[in-house]
Amino acid sequence: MMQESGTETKSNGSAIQNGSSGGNHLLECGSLREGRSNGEAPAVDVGAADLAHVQQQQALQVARQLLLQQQQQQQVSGLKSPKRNDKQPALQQQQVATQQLAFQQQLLQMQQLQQQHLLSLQRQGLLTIQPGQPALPLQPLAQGMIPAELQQLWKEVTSAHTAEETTGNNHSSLDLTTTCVSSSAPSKTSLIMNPHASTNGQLSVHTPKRESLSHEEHSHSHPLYGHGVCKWPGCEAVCEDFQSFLKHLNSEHALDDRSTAQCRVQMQVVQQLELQLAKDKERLQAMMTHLHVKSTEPKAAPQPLNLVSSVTLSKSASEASPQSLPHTPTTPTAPITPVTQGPSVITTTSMHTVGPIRRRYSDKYNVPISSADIAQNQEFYKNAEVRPPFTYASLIRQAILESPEKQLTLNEIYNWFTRMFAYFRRNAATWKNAVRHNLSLHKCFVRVENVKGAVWTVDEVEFQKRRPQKISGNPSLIKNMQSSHAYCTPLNAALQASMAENSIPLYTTASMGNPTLGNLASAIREELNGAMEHTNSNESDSSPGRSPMQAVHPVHVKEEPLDPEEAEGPLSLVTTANHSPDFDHDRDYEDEPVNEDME
DNA sequence: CGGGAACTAAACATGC
DNA sequence: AGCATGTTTAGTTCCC
Repeated sequence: MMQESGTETKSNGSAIQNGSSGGNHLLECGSLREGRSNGEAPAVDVGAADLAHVQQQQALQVARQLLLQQQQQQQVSGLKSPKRNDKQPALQQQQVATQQLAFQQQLLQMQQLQQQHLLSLQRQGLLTIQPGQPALPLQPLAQGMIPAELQQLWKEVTSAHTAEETTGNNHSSLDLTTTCVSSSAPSKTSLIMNPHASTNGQLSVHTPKRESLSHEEHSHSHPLYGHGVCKWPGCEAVCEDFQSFLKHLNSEHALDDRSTAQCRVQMQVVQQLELQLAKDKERLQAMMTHLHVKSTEPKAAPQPLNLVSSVTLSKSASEASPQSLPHTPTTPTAPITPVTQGPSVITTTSMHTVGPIRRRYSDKYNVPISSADIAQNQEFYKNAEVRPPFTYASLIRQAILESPEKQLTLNEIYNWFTRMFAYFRRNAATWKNAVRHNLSLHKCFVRVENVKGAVWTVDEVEFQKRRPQKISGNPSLIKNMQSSHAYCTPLNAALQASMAENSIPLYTTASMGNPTLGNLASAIREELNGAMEHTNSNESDSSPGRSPMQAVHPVHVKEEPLDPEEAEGPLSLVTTANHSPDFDHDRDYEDEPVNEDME
């Protein structure tokens, strides 16, 4: 009995788990897509967009190569393809073709690397591609660029052809332009990281956005020209105006051995940066994995920690290592990371509102979540040992209201807890005691003698009496929510901007279905609006909606470690009424005396 | 700073 | 006696 708690808490002492393997990847930065109204897995979009972008760029490269080949065929009689130029008497053409081939090979290698990276991310679950998924904000943009880019490509080719005719500098600008542009194309990230990735071509097909710009606009955004200086690596020649820059570019950085070598070097730089990026991403992933729960964790393994429930284990364990929870070791925007990954809030699809969320740490960092994320959240809390952000009372009430008879025995309440929340599959003595304590303490829980024993019901009137304190009509709570909103918005905006700029694939987890940041943002607005409405309207729980508080979700953007003493992650409610039938397999937890009389 | 709420821990009672 | 259930108290933390 009482020892139960002791043994449990102590056995869970070593809670922090360094999980680099496996499981669910909570790491995600969120998607830009907002307003997702369906319940599909929210994951992925940007990743898909990125991959799509890569594919588009590859297609473009192929197109370029085709055009090039055509051009070469026109220009060099007998030169069927770059690979067949060995017998050409024109040495220069040979060189050109060889260089082009080399470039193309390098480009292909880079693209393969990038693809491998993307695929690996995909395999890891960091990036999920959903075929047929509606276009995301970025995607339509990129896709829309295709014709424009092809057009631009055609212009490149033709203009290069013209230039060649006039200057006799043959393929130089053409080849380099196409190849280098292609090289930078697969990932805008590389472009951003390496603005020199483009070439000495006059046309800088830099980003889709820029591609859509007029030629003149291109000129002023040439990646190799800025602040009156040629930005060709190692050059820094001063150019009065853009025209002189172009002149300089074509004269000083035409296709020759030096430029070719420099371009190769630059490509390697890009490669290195991309590798570094991949490494950093991997590191970030490991960090997030470490800080978050992995649902695939073996039961016998020590309880994993996450930012949310990190300190939930037990008092003794927490006290033993008060600062056990690492900070979110990231950049200024870092607080987001946990946010996006953190368990999203669970709202309810069922008609019951969850009620007040837990206070303590949660409120401060709570952000509401959209009801569209329910399914994912439910799965999330079922698998992840994250403490839900709602109070015991709310959870108990939810359990009871979800039951067909609106009444449950204590043991059935226990079962509901363990069934719905992985978190409650541990430390049974603690939370069961808390459940009993709450049942007895709160007047809203009424014990009713039944034929088969005592059951617990909910006195809604009593329960509602408690709620106004929580949020309804409470300006401060609204204020909190707004502040949460305000907190998230800039982050989201920053992320969005960053992603829009860089097209950085975001980590998402399809398996867990965590809401993305974009979803979070939209959810925030949605729920905030709902909260306002809720506040304005006379609150009655008869409304199938949720209370604002319920909607509030903890975005665990804690900048400081959770107080281990608290050891309390948020409780939240998974309120989709459907009980997963596959739950039995994970019911033998520790001392979990779960009866088999599940409802 | 005080009050209220929530949580944890624990003691105790009761019935099977 | 052991266990599940139920009640109550105490201490702590957080928020308002």
